[in-house]
Amino acid sequence: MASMKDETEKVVAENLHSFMGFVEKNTLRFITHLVQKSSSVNSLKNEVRKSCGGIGDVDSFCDSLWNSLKLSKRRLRTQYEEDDEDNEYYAAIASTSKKTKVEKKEKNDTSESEDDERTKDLKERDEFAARLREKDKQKTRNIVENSDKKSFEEAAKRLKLQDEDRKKILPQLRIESRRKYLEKRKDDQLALLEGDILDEENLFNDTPLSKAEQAELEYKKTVLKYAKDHDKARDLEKIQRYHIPKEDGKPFEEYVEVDDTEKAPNAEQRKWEEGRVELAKLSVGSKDKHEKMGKNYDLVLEAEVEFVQALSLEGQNYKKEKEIDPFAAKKLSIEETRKSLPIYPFKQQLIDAVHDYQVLIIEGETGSGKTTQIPQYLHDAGFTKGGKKVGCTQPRRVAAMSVAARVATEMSVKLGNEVGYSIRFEDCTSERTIIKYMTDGMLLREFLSEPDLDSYSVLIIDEAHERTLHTDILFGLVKDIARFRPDLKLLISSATLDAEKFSTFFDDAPVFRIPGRRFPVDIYYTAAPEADYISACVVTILQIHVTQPLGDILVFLPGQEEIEQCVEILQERQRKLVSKMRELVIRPIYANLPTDMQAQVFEPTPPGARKVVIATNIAETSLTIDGIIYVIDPGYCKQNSFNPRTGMESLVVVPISKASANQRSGRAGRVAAGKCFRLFTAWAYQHELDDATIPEIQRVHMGNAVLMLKSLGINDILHFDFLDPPPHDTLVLALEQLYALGALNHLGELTRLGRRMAEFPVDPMMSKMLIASEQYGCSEEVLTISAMLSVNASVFYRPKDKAIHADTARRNFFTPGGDHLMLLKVYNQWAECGFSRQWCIENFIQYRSMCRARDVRDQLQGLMDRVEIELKSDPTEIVGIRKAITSGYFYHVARLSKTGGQHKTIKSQQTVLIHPNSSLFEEKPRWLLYHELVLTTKEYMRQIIEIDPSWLIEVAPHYYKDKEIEDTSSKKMPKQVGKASGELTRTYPKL
DNA sequence: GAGCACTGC
Repeated sequence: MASMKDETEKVVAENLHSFMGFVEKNTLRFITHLVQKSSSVNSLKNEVRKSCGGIGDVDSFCDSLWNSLKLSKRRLRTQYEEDDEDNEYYAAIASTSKKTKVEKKEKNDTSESEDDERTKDLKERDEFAARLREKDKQKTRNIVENSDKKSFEEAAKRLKLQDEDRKKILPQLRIESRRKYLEKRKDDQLALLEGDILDEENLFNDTPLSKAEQAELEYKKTVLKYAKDHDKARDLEKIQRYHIPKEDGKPFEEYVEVDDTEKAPNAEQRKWEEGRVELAKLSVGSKDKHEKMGKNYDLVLEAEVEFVQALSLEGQNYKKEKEIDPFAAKKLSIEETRKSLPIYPFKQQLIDAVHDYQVLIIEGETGSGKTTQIPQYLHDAGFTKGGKKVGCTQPRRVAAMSVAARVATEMSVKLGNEVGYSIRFEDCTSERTIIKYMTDGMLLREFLSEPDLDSYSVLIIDEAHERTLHTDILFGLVKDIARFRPDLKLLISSATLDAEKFSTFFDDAPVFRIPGRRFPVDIYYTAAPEADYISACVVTILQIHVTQPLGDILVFLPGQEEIEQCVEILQERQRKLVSKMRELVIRPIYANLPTDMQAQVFEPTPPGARKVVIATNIAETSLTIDGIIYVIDPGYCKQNSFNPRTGMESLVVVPISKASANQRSGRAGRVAAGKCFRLFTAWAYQHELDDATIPEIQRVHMGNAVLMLKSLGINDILHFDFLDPPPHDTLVLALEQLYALGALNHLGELTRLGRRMAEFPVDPMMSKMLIASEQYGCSEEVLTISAMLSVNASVFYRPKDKAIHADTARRNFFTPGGDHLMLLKVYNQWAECGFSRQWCIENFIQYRSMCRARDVRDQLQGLMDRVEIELKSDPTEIVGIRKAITSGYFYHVARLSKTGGQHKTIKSQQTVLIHPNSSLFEEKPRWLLYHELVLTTKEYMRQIIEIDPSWLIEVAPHYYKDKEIEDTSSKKMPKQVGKASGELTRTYPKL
């Protein structure tokens, strides 16, 4: 058996020969010496260049030499391991770390050295973890030192100011909004008039008009003429009259260049969130919404949906609530408000129950006050003595912030001192904090630095019924630590449906019921199924509008496209019927809508009019719109699901669950008794809808979650105590990927690389790419690319009416190499323009997304420093950047098939298409790497770069056999090495 | 030649 040294010399000789055409003995020795001295391909290049500069293409020589060495090293190793390789492979996947490695028949230096390396790697991993802990301690100290001085004071001041301001702005806000509304209405009416005239002239010019009709037409023309003259006069004479901004004059005029405060980190996001919080607090509604309709309209609806009332959702506690008027509620003192909450009478009972039981399930409707009150009760009962904290998790950032602010006010302390919150990009707590609100993902991250959560005496997992990925993982972890920390109390708070399930999971924990506060909602079903839910929605809206008393309508549609369509139809119908019915204010809302248009949803409805809000699921939980009396629910939503076999995500329209349908109808009963119109039959509700939505954990890729669990020391992932276990295939795929990326070794143990990867809150492939970027000297660039990829394809804004402009603007960013480099270019240009908002608008780029990308980038940059990766930048290194990407995403490669001009993935041979938005759509490169695979109308690859197949062998020789890339002529791979490595099967990558 | 439902770290 050849020794390592002989083997090395042999490989060097081969490469030298193919490089120079001959082998000189001294050179051979010298290069072999350099190889043994070098720790990476880059250092080898440096050495070679230093010693024998000018001998030709040093880079490609070294690259190919290094590859051959890696391959031959592996070949040596596999010779001993082939027998039990498969067993080991699966052992690693199942991560039964107890299983001992099968004894080698022949113990020898290579396998021993591998064992040594493993021990060394594990040792280094643990040392690394220790260093991280030390850093964390240091960080806490720093926070403690700086905390009081700056941010908390400011935050508290800010909130106090807002509180005072709110009282002042309210009347102004109303006037302002009324004024805006009138301005817009004038424009609308004019357009309408113009349209009418045109219609009548063009459409009916062959039918003679009656006298009355002719007179009306003439009248309309006169009115229009006056209106136009008026505008013209104002323009000409420059008389400052009532000014109305023009629709198509200077569209960008109103946008202002960012000032310095805006450039500060988080500014845009913070403002947006503050806006949301503010809106959530304000309860502005139309005062006279209960006014009955004065007259009967002689409108005959073209079509009608027939509804039958089936049941009504009972209201709770609503009779004794007199303060329907939100302004009356404001007058109550904080103390009175607290006492009026449904939870108040149960205070003592609850405290007793927490004393008696370790785990308690709280079942309570929204509006019972559980989120704000329970932590305070526990504080009163002494659970925060001895510096211990009460922690409360929320699924959403805005909720964590606003609830913390509310509780701070109730306890009259500064936000960030005794009461604080912690969310990504923002930690508003101090060493004094005893009640801490946080997002569930944040608590999960805390597990990494404090696995026993020793600083908490009580943990409340709120909104558990929402079953987010993070809460589901928390359940298992929290159940686990509760076993060896009997002093830790757990409260799981959930809506009615799931309480029993949680109770069973937590070893039959008692359920504590708290009544909510809600108005009754009548529920109507259609008599027969509706074929086209969009037109059924439109008809129902109009039906409600003409037959029902005033009150706003909320419509749930699955996505942006449906919403736009519905709005369009509705506007058209309204135009036709405008003289025959009351005014209808149409307001769409979905997450990708620009912020200012989102805010319009919250504007109070003008007196006598009716607002109809057409929303996605965003209105189901994330935001609450006041004044909604009617809900229209077609019963569909878009849902993401991940197929582990194909690695493909799909976003498809599916029927909602019963739980979700009830949640939606509940939206009608928040301010007064309401009605919910379901556009499906009662039978369908009973028999066709699932009880609950499939929890997220069973629908998503688990890569990051598994890595996190691994780094918490949970080795047996497949048997982890999940409330609902994710599909077996999903877990196996995640483990397989982590193994291939080098985050786990062949025994399923976390490696040093894996420990580093776990620090990043991104997909493992991306964290690998980030870490690998160091050796290609382009970590700055890869950092930017990662951040841009994280903002979820919402960078480019493409309004329907300016689609062509938007496309041209996008085309300007096209870069050779592919989409990742295009994203880099976008970010860099934006940064060069001083992160300007104006620049974004001109280039049809979403400012909000870019700001998010900047925040993500800052965070990742901090983490790079934390895991001891040097930041280097080389913008010219286009190949290096793509190689770095490849070393993370070598799983995601497709190549053009020989027949038919379509791409197929390398491993599973699926046909996949380049997304038409890609910059490489027309080029169709032979080899390409994709960021993600999504099934929409077809199987598309999104975010693509072109790669050279030889890179695959370079970055992932353990994963790719040479056979798989053989049909391309690879310049960099000498043939003999190719043959040798063709024998390779999977082995553990050395990193 | 298509279309990103919503969160979160």
